[in-house]
Amino acid sequence: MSFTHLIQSAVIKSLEELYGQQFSDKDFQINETKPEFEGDYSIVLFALVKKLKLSPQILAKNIGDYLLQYSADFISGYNVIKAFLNLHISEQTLQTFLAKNYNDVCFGKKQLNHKKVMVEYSSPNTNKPLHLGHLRNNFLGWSVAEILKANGYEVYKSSIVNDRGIHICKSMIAWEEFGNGATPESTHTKGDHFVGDYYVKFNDEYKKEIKELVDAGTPEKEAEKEAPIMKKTQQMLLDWEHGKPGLMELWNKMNGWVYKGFDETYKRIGSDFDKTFYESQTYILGKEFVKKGLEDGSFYEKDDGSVWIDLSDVGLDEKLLLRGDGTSVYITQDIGLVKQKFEQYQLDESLYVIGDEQIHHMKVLKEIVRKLGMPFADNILHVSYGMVELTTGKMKSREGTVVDADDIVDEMIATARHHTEELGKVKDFTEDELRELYETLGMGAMKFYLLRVDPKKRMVFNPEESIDFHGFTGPFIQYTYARIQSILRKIGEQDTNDKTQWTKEKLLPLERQVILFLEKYENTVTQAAEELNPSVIANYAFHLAKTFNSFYVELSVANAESEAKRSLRLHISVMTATVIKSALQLLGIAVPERM
RNA sequence: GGCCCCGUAGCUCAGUGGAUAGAGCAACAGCCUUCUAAGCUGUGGGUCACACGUUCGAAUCGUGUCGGGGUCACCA
Repeated sequence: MSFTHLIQSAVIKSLEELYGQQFSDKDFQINETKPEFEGDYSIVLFALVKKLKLSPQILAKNIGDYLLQYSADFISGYNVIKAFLNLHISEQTLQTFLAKNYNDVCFGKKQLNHKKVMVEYSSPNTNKPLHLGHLRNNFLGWSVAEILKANGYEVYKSSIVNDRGIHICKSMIAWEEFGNGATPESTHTKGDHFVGDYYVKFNDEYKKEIKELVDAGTPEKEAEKEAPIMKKTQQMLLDWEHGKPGLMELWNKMNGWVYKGFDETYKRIGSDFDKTFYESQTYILGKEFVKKGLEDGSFYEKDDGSVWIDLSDVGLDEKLLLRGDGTSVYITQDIGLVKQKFEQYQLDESLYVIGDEQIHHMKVLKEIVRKLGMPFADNILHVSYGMVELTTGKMKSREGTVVDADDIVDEMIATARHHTEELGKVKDFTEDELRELYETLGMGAMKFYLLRVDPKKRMVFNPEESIDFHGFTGPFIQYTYARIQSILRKIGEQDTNDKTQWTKEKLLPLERQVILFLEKYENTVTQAAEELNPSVIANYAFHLAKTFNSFYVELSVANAESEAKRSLRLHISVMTATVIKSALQLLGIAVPERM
């Protein structure tokens, strides 16, 4: 039970004893006491004052006295300002908390709750390499999954690879037309970049053809449809769905190149999946559902053979599910996959980490699922996040104005190297240790930068300014951890087992502050899971590191005036390191032993 | 136009019903014989977009306005 919970129940009990009335946690608020007032936690009494028709002073005094009498081991004092009852947590409570948890690597983690959740994230298209926006998705999805695990869920990470569709055909057409048999190997290009280049080439060519047609007098709308290269692409999609020989080999070959490139990137950024689905398989399932829906009247067919669903009764439009030529669209495969996921994995919830430009799409998917009579429509959750934009505007892969994921990761690692060399603290590191350190710091900076912001807000990235390594950053937190490891190396851990001495020491304000902060970690992990929001953890980790650094400078272990004090500070340090490590782990950020 | 999201210090962001609204960056002033200065301490910097309402109390809740973005595709 957390401190706030303990206070809650103690106050409820005191009210019951004093006034013979039942109250709940909603009848009063417990806040952390602001630094300018004395105390640790404050009870806001306005609502109670109203209900009980007592003056705040009297009410506060009554509750305060009661707590002092019956919860003396936990509450050691109180004061009243206006209608705020400020409580002091007893030293004994703080020290017992520290003694109990300082070495618990599972601190903050909850027991299994026997609920199964799938987190679908990443879900790349196989026609272009990953960019900065995908990184936000990958980090967010991975982190949400880990946060849920820490809260007792059984989690499956999954990805649906969009390996079919008109966009893939565009790359294939361009490669056939302009590739002259080139391969990633022959051009020394990473596979996903290689294929992505042909996607850009397609769009260049497409634009050229449209312009030619428009110049010859064709209206623009028509030109977009009639451009020869687009016609070829549409034919190719049709041929693909019919499994045309030769075409499948080309498709497999090009996808193979892309997967190889993706694997490299995933390995580097730490994305992993328990299950990978392929759209080329799920779209068939989707088509079957469409057929079924057509038979039972949920869907209807138009004159050209296209299949639609009418969602106007739930405030949405009609939606195309299958094209007139029988080929499937984006949502078709989603319909196929929903049921498979829930049934195969016995899921309680299915999360989709997808950008907020697809909020509408997910809403439509949910309604379709409901209309098809599947029972789990309400257990589909969209974890949406805002776009990452550049100072120069939006990233457009078709126009090649993107911050490439591989490039930015390289850049971050190079920056980490630059900073480290400038500081010159790592002269005794081996080559391998240095490489690992740069990787840890570079990825730490990158991940923290993308996770520290509330996911639902869009964020602007300025490619001119490299990501900072000072202040509210991953490396600052990593640095704090490395400092603590340094203490342990120097002073040794021999006295970390002796709690008997230091539990008698009086706590100084900074010591209290750090311990109280550490105690908040469990609640933070819960909150992050409820909100599906890793930035809650990121902000916590930063403030913990910040609080600890003040403590570190002011109250050094080396300068402790007694053995017991030294031991106490060592224990606080050890627990801080444990919590930092476990918080950063939830963000996918590793921690260096030295830096 | 309908629906959805956002608007807090020069910049990037916390804070979502409580006390005098907080961090980081940038600026300025201090602090390295000491367990790591990727750090610490201090100073300056605010009409919480605006208006009205609900409330003992509003950055936080409601309504409206303005500004930015998204979406309403036989693109994915």
